Amino acid sequence: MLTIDPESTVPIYLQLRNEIMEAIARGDLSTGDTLPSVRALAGDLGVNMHTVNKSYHELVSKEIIEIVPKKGAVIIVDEGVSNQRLALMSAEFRPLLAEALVRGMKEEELQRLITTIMNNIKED
Amino acid sequence: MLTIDPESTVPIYLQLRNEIMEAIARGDLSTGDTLPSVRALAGDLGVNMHTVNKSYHELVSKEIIEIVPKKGAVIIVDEGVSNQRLALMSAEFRPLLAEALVRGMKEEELQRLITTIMNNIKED
DNA sequence: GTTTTGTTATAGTATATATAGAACAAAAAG
DNA sequence: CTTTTTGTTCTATATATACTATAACAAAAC
Repeated sequence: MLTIDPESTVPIYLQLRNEIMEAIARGDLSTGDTLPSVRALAGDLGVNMHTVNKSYHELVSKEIIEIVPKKGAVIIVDEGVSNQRLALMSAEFRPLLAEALVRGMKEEELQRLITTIMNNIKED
Repeated sequence: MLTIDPESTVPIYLQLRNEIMEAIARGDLSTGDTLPSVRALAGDLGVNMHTVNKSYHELVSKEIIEIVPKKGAVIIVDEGVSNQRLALMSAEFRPLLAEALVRGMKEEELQRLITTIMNNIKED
């Protein structure tokens, strides 16, 4: 079930994008599955249609879903990460890892943290 | 040397914050060292004083520097990460790790990526 | 005593986030 | 075939964020 926190400082369209990604990571959604229509999901969540639409297009730009006109938003996760995609991901990881280094975290400590978070994602 | 990219989509105050954190991670700046005054750095970079000020306060909120009135911005990195700080970091890592999982990255693959990025930070 | 410091205040512009409502063409559903 | 649903596009509004500009202040540094 997708939910949002209106009080969060994280924009709604990013909250939604993140939740959908986690649902896929968990296996609750798989390649071929479709997301609800923008109007239906917006109605459920009590937010504007355009906000949901923006979430979906976030996922389109990440090549995680494909919006097939008049059919729906279909999940299209193909395994494997291109070098271009890896560069984008690295740019996002970089400031977080810099902070970890500043705080004196050792690589083992960080690897454990990563493992813990990944397990949390899978278990929620 | 601190620089900014005016074309970047990353806000200037975050670019600066990130660069300063990387300088500390690299060892170019250490506990006790002081950053230039907000006016001096703003002049060097060709940006507004308030933008640099915002960067510094980003680091204050992360407890990485301390602004001693009329003395300067002093680096105060004490090793060790509180549980509260760990929770904040986890919240930032989480969506990135979800995306990695969606793309089918295995934990080994991710650990290698993390190591690579950390080495890049240290070597720049 | 002059300069430099971080801070605070006001003001303006530009962009980002979110909402609202309307209209469109085409596919799906009845 | 007709109705409904679909994503898309457009206009409009409100609020928040990012950045700049300028001014003023009190206190430490010189």
